[in-house]
Amino acid sequence: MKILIIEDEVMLAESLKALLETKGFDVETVHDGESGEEYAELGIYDLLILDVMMPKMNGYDVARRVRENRCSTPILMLTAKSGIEDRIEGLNAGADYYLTKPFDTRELLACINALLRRQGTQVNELSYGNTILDLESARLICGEKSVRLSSREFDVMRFLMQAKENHVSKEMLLTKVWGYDSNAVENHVEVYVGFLRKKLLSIGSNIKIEAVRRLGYHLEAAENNA
Amino acid sequence: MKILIIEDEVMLAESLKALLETKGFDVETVHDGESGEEYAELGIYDLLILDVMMPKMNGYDVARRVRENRCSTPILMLTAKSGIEDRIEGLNAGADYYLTKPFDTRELLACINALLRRQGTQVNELSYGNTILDLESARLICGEKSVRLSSREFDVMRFLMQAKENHVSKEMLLTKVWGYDSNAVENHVEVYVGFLRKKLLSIGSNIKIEAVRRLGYHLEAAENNA
DNA sequence: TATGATTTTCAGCTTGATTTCAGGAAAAAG
DNA sequence: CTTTTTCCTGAAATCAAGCTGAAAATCATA
Repeated sequence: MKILIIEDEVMLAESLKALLETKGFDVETVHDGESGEEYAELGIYDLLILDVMMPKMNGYDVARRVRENRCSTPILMLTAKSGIEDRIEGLNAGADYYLTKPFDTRELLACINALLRRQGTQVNELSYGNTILDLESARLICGEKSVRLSSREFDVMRFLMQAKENHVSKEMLLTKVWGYDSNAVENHVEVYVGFLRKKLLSIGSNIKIEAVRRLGYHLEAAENNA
Repeated sequence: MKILIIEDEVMLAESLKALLETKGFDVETVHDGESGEEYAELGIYDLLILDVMMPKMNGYDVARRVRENRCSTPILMLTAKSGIEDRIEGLNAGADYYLTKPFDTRELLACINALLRRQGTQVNELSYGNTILDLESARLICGEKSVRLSSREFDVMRFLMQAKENHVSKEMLLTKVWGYDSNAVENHVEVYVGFLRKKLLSIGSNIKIEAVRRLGYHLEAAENNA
């Protein structure tokens, strides 16, 4: 999920970027209106976050130009101007939402989700290392490649990805995945970890499922060295 | 352009209606949450204007229910509550924009335009891949060829086309198409998917209805290769 | 009511998912 | 170094989800 931040206050831009990256977004920043327009029109972003007061070209003009060039990426306009006239100008210029600074970060995130939801691009995944587990389609994704997981494989992988580098015991997996009263044995877990390792390898993931004797399993992202 | 206003203060609802009608919109009003949901789910509106504080069911719940029922009409939430928590709840419930009363009518109009602009034009058909589902005539159309769908076939196809590549579970289809209390079983869905596949094939559609074990079905547009 | 269309039922089939098992490899204990 | 424990793995067996064709039941409409 790619987001472009167009904001001349570098500090604010960077802290926003950091915030959004913790939520799993892929964020880029630019610091003036002109290059903002240029980047935006690449059409590769799922959302633009646009400040109004900027050198070279203000946010309203950027929005207008972007829309004139038939680029329909959703725009979240961000500004200190809270007057009604400004809000109207922003919306008429082509923005989809208008937030005034200072804003609550949770409100910002809710807006972003609303805009992305409307676009049809939902955020519904876990990630670790260079790999994503799509919770909707039960797929492991790494770059271009992906594999489907069976339902048991998926359940096991989900627990591991939620725990990240914390270890998950086989007993835990047996009760959570196979169920409290199933007669599954530890070898089931071992077999499924084997399946998962094979699939991770097949898509070029850098995730390793490490076994720690007596404690269970945990994930580790391998260094990417040539 | 049809707009539904869900607002319990009758005076406000009517004056809003008058305002919007002067701008050429076709407006209807209802005055409580329950009937609001009912009307909204007819799917004939281009925009919902939704008050939060209402008898029977509040605006958040209406939004949630409407979204749960796969109705994607844009929602403009209108309320006296100006707290950030409220805004967040509104957006997370499925609203697309949140305006606090009192609001400037020009701002309201700007919002409405922004939402409708994003929505694009009227849809009385759904399309996926090289194929169109005409919602009026219940026909699948692909180039010159087309077939009529029976009413059950149509309902199933509509859900699949709305979900596109996202999964639709058999259970979901059973409750939404056959009804909550029907005694239909999963094999019904399987049989109907079979019918649809045959019809898709007969008109040369490139849509595949893929089954994914335990998750349900989803669409996929086949590569067009010679 | 008769006719054709639609929907439901059902049994057997195909294929993918899960379990079982036996033997090998690696770490820990003695 | 040897034994014990734990983990890994490939192959075979079993199980269950989803598919299909045909027939029966139901519905809609002339």
